[in-house]
Amino acid sequence: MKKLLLVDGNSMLFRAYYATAYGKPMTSSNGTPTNAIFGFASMIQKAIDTVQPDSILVAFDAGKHTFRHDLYADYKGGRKPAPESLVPQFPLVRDFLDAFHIRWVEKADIEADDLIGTASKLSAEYQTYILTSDKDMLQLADDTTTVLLMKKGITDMDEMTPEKIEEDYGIMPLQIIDLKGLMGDASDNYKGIQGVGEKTAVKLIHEYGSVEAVLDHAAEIKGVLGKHVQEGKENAVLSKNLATIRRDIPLDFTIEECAYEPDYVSLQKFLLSLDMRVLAKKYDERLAAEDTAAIVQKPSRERIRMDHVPAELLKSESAVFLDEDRQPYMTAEVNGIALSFENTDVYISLEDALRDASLIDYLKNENPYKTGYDIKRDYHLLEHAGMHISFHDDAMITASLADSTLTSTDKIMDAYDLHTGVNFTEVYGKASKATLFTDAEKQKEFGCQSAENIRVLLNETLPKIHEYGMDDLYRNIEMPLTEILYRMEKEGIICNREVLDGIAKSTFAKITAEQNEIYLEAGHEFNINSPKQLKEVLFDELGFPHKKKISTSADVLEELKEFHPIISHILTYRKLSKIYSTYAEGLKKYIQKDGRIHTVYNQCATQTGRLSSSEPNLQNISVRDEQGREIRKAFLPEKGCVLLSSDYHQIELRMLADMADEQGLIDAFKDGIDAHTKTAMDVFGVSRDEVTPQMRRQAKMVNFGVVYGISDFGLAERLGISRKEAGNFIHTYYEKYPGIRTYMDNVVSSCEKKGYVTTICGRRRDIPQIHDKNHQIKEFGKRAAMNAPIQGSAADLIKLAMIHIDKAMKNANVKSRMILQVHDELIFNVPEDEIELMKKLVDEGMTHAMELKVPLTSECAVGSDWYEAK
DNA sequence: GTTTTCACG
DNA sequence: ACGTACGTGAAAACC
Repeated sequence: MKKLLLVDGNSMLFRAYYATAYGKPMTSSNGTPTNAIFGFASMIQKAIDTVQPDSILVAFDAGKHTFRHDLYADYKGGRKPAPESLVPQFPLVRDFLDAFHIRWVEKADIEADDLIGTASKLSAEYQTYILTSDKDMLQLADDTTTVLLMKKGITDMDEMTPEKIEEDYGIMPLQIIDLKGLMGDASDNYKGIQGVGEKTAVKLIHEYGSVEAVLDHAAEIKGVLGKHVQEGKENAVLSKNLATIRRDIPLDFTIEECAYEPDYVSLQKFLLSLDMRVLAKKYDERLAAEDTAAIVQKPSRERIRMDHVPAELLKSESAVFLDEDRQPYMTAEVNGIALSFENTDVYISLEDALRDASLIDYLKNENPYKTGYDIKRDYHLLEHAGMHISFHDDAMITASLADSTLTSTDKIMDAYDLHTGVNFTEVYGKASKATLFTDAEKQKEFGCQSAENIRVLLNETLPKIHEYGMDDLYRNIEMPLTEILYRMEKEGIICNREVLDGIAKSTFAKITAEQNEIYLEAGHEFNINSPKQLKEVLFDELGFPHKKKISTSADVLEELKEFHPIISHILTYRKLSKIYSTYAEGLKKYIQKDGRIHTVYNQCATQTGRLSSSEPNLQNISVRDEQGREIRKAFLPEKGCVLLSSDYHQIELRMLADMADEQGLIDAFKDGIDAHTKTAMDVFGVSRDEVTPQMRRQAKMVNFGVVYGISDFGLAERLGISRKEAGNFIHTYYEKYPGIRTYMDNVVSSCEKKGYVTTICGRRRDIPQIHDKNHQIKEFGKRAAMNAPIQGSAADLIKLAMIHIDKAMKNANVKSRMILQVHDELIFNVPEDEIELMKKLVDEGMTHAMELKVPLTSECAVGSDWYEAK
């Protein structure tokens, strides 16, 4: 159906004027104000982009450069005339439209809304959109007419259909007239009935249906209201008449004559004549787009919107894109499905898809193969939609396995130059839901192009998986894991709001106390959360010493503690603020209706192969700090169940011992000696009993350093010793563990040669920085090269463990559920009668996920909340 | 949108 | 001679 855009010129121009009147004055070089033109242009362009009209007509109140309803000047009361700087813009906006080649109309003694009312019923062949900021216009809404009601600002509008109007106001579009009749309209200065506002008016309309009916039954209405109705009869009838838009004005042109054929060249010329350079420049892109569209017009694939997918197509493989509203994970809904086949793309609305039995079968069956992108999200979406798709491949995973630097959809699409032409916002605006407002053509293009991108992406990346020897990793680890993560996300974890409330309350009180102390010590109030202000207070006003770089981070502050009591107050304030805003308050936002938090596990967000968790991140809930740890008391098992947590011991060091084949370290693990104590013995040259807690602490730092890609400077910093002393530590360490040194040297040189490193399961991390000519970046590359195989292999290990445990749980047919993963730790919801079984099963799964040269050990804990289960 | 800080492994 | 530990996500300030 063709589309017609009708613009209420006066109402829009006023809105445009006031929306832009408060910035710096906008004028041409000769002083003509242009702000309203700028606003008007933005608004109308936005409407054009959203509606994509075939014809446009702008209506003005004839010759009257003042508010509408001038005809009824008697009723206008104290209405102010148009502001001085708007007046010269009335003729200007008409020139603007002429330059744009957009038709406009005005007629003596006729108002713009009557012209629009008439134009809107001129042709039945058009879907009509009315752009206005006047609510009276809502009376024109019907099946083929939608009112685009401007909200605050210059680009936000509401799409008012009869349904939406009924939803918002509780009445039908035509009853808007009765509403206005009863309540009047202060801004248009007609009175209505005294004491009747929107609420009462809606009530009366519900009861009687119209102004006339209300007046007929005036005698029945009791009390003060009845009296007011009796007295206001005349006003009500008059107001209703004033609010009624006429639809019978003779017009001497047709809609076809209003065809929208923009002339950007003359428009730019006009804008430049008013020195509106920025706006003129915006049309460069449109001109260029027009040119390229005309010239390149690449022979596009067949893209069809259909309500039934023919059987012929359903014999072959496809890439599937779910066109959805991009709401948060658990609430998102599907609008339609796009399928990209070898030569054809199709788009089908969800509604039609659900009626298409052969399509449903096609999607459900394993064959032919279907490819998705982020299929874990698709599983959630389809669950809500009551559908299932059996995917064979996930192009998001193949893409990020093939190139580990591609840790987001943006990066992936950029890397393969896959774009959608039409973007999501253009299709759906801000609403994101499919409505009448949605442009079906754009929606189809967007969906089909997205599906095609998925198909292309898989074709580009799957061969690389094979070439790089990652088939096993992809098929037997990542793909099965996706399904497990989906179930973990769906299951969620119970989170008790009251516990968080309690912590928030008590923490807030403590924060206030700390804040007062800090203000007292500083001598004045300031925003402690602002590093900028805090720096001023500490280093300028209080004169604390600082190194080259001025930082207020905890480690720097820790050094200053002895100088002034304010420091520990700040540290406490910071700690409490973190607990308050990120955890106590922050987590509450994520508790869903089912009383649970459903985190999202991202399988492709890290360069090392670890998972990440978001919305919210449940992998960084406080544990080291006792007060922060209390947060874990809010996380609960189901009734009759406990939380079981199991974590690996020193998994990364064990992985390192295995991969470096360092006998000294392997023996230590085999003998069950504490790794940090062992390192302390070797580095300090003492016997086991002589290792002091201090020495063990330092040795622990050394071990961390080794895993992170050690440097003497970094170690010195952390241990608070000189760089030389740290260097000696490292030297001694390497002497005692020559295997580690050889291994690290090999990893770095191999990375320099190949540009990547790999894990125990063949996962590849690309490290382009290793070839950077910038020394700093290159050094970073080296450290990353040393760390990635260790961190990545540990990630491989726990992923395998998850798969083994999931399988074992299925075999044992337990009611227990795996619910969280925190890098080296798994958490389960376990019915009390399954505790012993699960302890065994989980321990077995974790410690035998791989056979290494060192034993793997894990520790189980059980509790009635996450705090206890640790 | 970027920076700083801090929570976790 | 260069500035440093590896990998994440969220909140608040600031631009």
